[in-house]
Amino acid sequence: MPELPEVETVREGIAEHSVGRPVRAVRVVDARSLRRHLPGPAGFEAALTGRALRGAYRRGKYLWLTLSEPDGALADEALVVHLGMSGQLLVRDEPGGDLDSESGSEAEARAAYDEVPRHLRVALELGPAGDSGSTSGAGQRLLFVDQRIFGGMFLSPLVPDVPAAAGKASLGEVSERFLVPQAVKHIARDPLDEFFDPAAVRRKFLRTSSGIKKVLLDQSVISGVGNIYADEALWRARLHYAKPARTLSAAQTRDLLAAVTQVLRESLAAGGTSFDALYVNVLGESGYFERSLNAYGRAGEPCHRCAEAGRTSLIVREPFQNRSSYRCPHCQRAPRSR
DNA sequence: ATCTACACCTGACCGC
DNA sequence: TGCGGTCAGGTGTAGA
Repeated sequence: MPELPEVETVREGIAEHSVGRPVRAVRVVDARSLRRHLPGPAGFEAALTGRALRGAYRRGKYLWLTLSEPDGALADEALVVHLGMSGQLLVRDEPGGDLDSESGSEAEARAAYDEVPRHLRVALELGPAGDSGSTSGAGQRLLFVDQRIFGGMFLSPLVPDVPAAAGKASLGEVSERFLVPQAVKHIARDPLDEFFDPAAVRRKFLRTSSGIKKVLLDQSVISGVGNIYADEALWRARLHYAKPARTLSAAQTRDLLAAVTQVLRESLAAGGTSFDALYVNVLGESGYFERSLNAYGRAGEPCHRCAEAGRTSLIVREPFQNRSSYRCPHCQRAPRSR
């Protein structure tokens, strides 16, 4: 399930392999992946073809690519990608002449390039990076693959979003890093954002009667956290998911936000969490953070912290908002009342 | 305004 | 073998 570390891993892959390349053609295999692009598949193809991928950005679980016009100017709309539950972006480099003999024949490389993933929904045909008019050089395919079609791609106009902490920049001189797609503007800055504002999060905690996990999952309060990392952060902070957010002390809030930040960072360093083939990086490789999980998916297994203390308590799985929550019954006690 | 419920989706798995 | 039910769960929106 792509959450912040998985999306950031994908963003880094796109930045490394695809940024700078012109879009030669777009192939829409399943229009449902463009549900949020109101002009439809034909409008999507027309908007992208001839523009080049310029920069790769992310906020929370949203990823977007800025675009360059043929004359090099920044386009006024960006390509937004959300991976949903099962989305992937895969980079396939066109087999070139510089294949080393170790990696097999050109025919094998060509076959791998031509192989179509089962749930391919949209394919961008990219040219070589650099001079966008060139027709020679190694091309690439950027594939949007999505089994369940909860994710999607669409174009959204860029609007200014300058954080107060950045000082006042006049609208005319807003740099690309202070532009955000209109469709992403309601998403709060995530804990890995340099302008993440813990005090603003605390104020929102105090204004709601909801349980803390529900609030952690609210992308307009703090973004990038999904079910897995919410459970992991709550385990680290020894908090029960139902504890009302407004009852957290300043210290508990600080510790919880530190735990969220830490677990996201650690997972990113491991390349994300992969339970199955549904989450992979742009090269199709799995992350290995799953082995570091303390709560999520560990029902019936011993709590690591309790085991350390010479105590045996087993992680429990409980229904929570039409999904599951995992916690240690000893470390994460239910709140007194409600 | 704030919150809840549901729709959107496919595939793996389970009990009968 | 097949078939219906359940689960996985992020997001946007309709409705309360």
